Amino acid sequence: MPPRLEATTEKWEVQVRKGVLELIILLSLRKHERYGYELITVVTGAMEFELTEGTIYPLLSRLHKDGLLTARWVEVPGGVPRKYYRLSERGRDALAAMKTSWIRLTYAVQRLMGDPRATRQEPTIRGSAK
Amino acid sequence: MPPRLEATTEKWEVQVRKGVLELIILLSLRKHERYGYELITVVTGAMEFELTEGTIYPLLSRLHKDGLLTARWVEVPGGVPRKYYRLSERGRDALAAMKTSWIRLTYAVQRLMGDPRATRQEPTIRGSAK
DNA sequence: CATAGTACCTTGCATAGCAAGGTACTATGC
DNA sequence: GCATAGTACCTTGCTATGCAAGGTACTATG
Repeated sequence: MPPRLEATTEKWEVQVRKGVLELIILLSLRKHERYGYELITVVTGAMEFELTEGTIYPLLSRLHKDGLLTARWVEVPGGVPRKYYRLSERGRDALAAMKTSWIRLTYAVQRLMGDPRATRQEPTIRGSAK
Repeated sequence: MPPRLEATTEKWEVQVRKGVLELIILLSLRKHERYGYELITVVTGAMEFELTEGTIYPLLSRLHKDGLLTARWVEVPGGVPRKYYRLSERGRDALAAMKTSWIRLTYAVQRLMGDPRATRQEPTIRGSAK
């Protein structure tokens, strides 16, 4: 028996998120530094899905390790210290590349959604093609 | 030492693809049935990335197992038989849900890309919030 | 008779979201 | 005084899935 349709769709949504989340985080850090916990509230507000700590902290660590982000600790009077992340030069380059790639992809998908015949192609009988 | 920027970006592109590919396949099967090998050429033509057999065959199997696709074997005179896949009712439902979800997501990302202040939010000093 | 094309498949690796659990501190309510 | 909830960081283990690589089998071409 196949799984519920909602389960299937939800699994798909997780996969999509997986790809886009990195872009979203870099975009969110374009203008000013932010800390992890803040990003959870910001992204959850901007997008319409939950972002949890188990997702954001490993992600930020990885982006930092890859050199896309720089980090600094900031003491908060009477509070838990925050780890602020900022886009590095390298991060800006990566973001630019991702934006281009993202736009190209969404454009192609849009074309597919709009006109199904846009990619129509006669199947070739095996062996008859050059 | 961090990896090359191209490596980082490419890894990201793989992740994004991972999510969208399922949508692309379902979209490609909207109007008529297709077989795996055909989908490779069609998708590679429509999108601008390579789609390999190691990706498409497991994916089609899964979609079939989940009940989104039906399959039938077609004998080809003087050729290797083809396994044609077609969207099921359930597949159409899933596609509709994915389209909605996809549009919402791309819209949100677009907003983020266009106006970085759209999601600006003053961080709260810990404990001072209600 | 080797090479390339069509067409199907599987195994194993790497990636990354996310649930769950952990730490530590502060503020609020009883 | 103590439980609860909020802020803020982190890790472990599970699961999903693209993709490289390898395999099968047939046909057409040089």
